Amino acid sequence: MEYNHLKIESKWQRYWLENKTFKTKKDLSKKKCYVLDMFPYPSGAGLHVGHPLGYTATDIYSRFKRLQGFNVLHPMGWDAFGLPAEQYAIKTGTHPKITTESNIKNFKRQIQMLGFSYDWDREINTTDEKYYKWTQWIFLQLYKKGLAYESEVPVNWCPELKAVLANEEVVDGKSEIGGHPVVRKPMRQWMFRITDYAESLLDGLDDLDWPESVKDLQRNWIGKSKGCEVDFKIKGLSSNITVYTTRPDTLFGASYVVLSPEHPLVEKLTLDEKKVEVENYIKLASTKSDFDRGELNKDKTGVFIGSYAINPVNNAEIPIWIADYVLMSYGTGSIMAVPGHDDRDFDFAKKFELPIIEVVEGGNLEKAAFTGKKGKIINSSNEDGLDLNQIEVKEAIEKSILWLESKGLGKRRIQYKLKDWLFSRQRYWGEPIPIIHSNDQIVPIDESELPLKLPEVDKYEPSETGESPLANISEWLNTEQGRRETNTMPQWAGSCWYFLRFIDPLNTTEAWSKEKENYWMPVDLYVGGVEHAVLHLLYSRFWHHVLYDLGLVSTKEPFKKLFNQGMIQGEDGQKMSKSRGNVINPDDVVKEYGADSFRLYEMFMGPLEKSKPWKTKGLQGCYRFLRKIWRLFHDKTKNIKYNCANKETLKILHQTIKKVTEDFDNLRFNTAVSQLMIFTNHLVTLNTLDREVLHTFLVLLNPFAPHLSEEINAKLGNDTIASMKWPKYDNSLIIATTSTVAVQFNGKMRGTIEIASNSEQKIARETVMADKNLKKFFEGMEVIKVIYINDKLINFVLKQLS
RNA sequence: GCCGGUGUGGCGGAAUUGGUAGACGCGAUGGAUUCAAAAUCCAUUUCUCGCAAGGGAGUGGGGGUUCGAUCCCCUCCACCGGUACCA
Repeated sequence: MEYNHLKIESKWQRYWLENKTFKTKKDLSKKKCYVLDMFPYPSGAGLHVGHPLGYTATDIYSRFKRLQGFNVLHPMGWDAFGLPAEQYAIKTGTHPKITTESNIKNFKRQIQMLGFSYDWDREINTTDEKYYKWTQWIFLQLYKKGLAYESEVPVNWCPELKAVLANEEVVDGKSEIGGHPVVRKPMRQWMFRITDYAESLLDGLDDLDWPESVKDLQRNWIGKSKGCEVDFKIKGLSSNITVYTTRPDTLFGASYVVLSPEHPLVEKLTLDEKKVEVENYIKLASTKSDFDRGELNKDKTGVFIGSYAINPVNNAEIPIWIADYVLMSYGTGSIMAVPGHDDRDFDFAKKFELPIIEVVEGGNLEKAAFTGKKGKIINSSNEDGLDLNQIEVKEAIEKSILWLESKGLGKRRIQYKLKDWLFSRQRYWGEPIPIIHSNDQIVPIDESELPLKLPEVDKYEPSETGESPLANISEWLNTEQGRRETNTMPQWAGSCWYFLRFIDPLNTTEAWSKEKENYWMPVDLYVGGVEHAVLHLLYSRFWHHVLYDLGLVSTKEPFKKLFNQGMIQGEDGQKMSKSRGNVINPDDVVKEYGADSFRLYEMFMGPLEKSKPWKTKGLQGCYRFLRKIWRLFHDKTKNIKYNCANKETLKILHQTIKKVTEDFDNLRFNTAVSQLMIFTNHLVTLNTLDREVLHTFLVLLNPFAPHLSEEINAKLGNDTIASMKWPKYDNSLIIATTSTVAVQFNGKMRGTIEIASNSEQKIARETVMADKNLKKFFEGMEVIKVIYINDKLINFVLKQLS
């Protein structure tokens, strides 16, 4: 009888759907396990074989945990707002809802054909008004807490897409989608004060079971630095320039001050004779995109504006420049330049022939700035009680801050790179922001009026003003109270809290029930791509921290354990892409080899977190393995009986239970597959098979190959594996009676001996002495030392007999 | 530049975290079965010297610690990812 994967797989998939086999249990007294995938954006292209890698891993883990008796929450949904459907609408006039629906249908079909055990009764869709009602509700909670505000911000305007892009959507000065040019344009925007939560977000990382690399990425993104503000008086004026520095110890080395071209004091401090030059420079800087200003153009430019600042530590008069290497968006938008100990200031000083003063020992200022933080301070004392000479940098920083504070010249400050989150998009296909503008007043709409539904429009192009298409619908736009907000939310919004809705997806009176939230949160295992290491994971953590502070959720952090699956490359080792023509379509794979082979192969390829190329030959190997199992159970020459397992079989069985259980717990699926192969290879050599052993084997195989294992299991006359218990191993059956012990002389492998397990060193030593191949190594030698590791190794350290 | 990661046979990858390097799979070679093929089964397969018995080398390179290093330390190299004038 042939292994017909198509028939078997559709049979069991139908069975699972009809019987709701994987429906989450209502029983909140059982121990729980929340296993979550990063839900996909349902694109028109459908899945390629890379997508289901993480889904397969979580499916195996979920099935494993269910068999272990956990109440498992394993849901799937759709992050369906987003630009592609909107662009398609602009091009073809097709409503994004239609596109989205059909894409979801295709995604769902593909996901279901792989036999994943999602609880489909909890499926959610971020574009569903029953869902985004609560996204809007959360927005209002954040607004009421004072975390949402309006601001006129220069944004990334893409004339081609007629849309404002977020920084992360701009790559190398061009739109990430389509590669169109992007320019700066100021526009009214909604912002979130995520910076208020910088410290909280940083702190929360420490205890998370996340890859260190992802935590580091977030730490770098938040970019905490410690330093102080220093006030520089301006010669002949009463105003001050406040700079931010992390190196107040180098104040005596400050030889000029630089303002960002956008700095508010520039106009006031520019002397008349410098006006033209300065204005030209400012104009030039403003037309440059961020990209030109930073990435490509590391050549320093700048203009002396004519005024002088006074160095507070030594009253030196130092020139004030403007230069675009100083960013208005960081610190105070102005710096004290210490060319001796900062690379950028050094370059600038060299170019414009400004003085370079050495204040930390250890470098060669002829060649480069010395930026090291180990060294003694020199040339740094004044008559006002500050003497840093011969003090180490670290201590000098502390001492100078204390001095500045005591003199009222500066104060300690912590600075973050993290900026407030631009939370509005001038687009149609997103959640409307539930706000009305009433005579310059911002009025949040009443919670009882939610959801604020996305209205139908005729045209999907943004309005003439660059506002979203919503600005064109006057009957929607104008209310008795005033004009509606036309901005919509960015795609991140829906994914910021979807894991909370999965807990209670049908609740119509609240976003989630407190009781259920308390039971299910946090997410025990969250699997997805590294590309979300910062944005999605930072934004959703931010919302969650706020919800926690509002008492709406019971845990501060939403995701206890995070795991990033690797990428699957094409057979050529390159990234899978249409243009390279190396895309493998899961539909074809499943049709030819079946979902079980597909799942098994994706897990067998290598460690889950690593990137690795797809090899059809490798897939065929897994297919062969499954067919071997199928044949094992259909081989007429083999007898299947009760109580006939031999010692060897039981030993390998229990080794396999142990290995697979431990590997599953650690998400090491590739080695679990190997172990199942080893066990299968052993079973194939037997003529008589034990029913119980076979049944246990099928339970172990089930998470990888659920269809095949259920089918064979049913043929053996057993109840469905989904109702079984995960086996436990018996260590006494694993321990061998004899051991192979490695024999080394001076650390070199020379052979092995077989002795009873747990033998004493004396026995091992005598066995080696008696071994005809090994005893010769003792000739003419003296044993100095013997290292003996029980059941593993004996090493003789020898010396020539003199 | 900075941060992070990786480097093991022809290939994907194992190795209980300091104790027999190369499990398992792919590929390859030889054989069985077949009219033939597919499928299946058996054997070999790190490199190298040797007919063999046996040697020697070997986990990116170099050095170190140790009886013993893929694993720990130092240093260099290559590739991948992130980030970038953040004061």
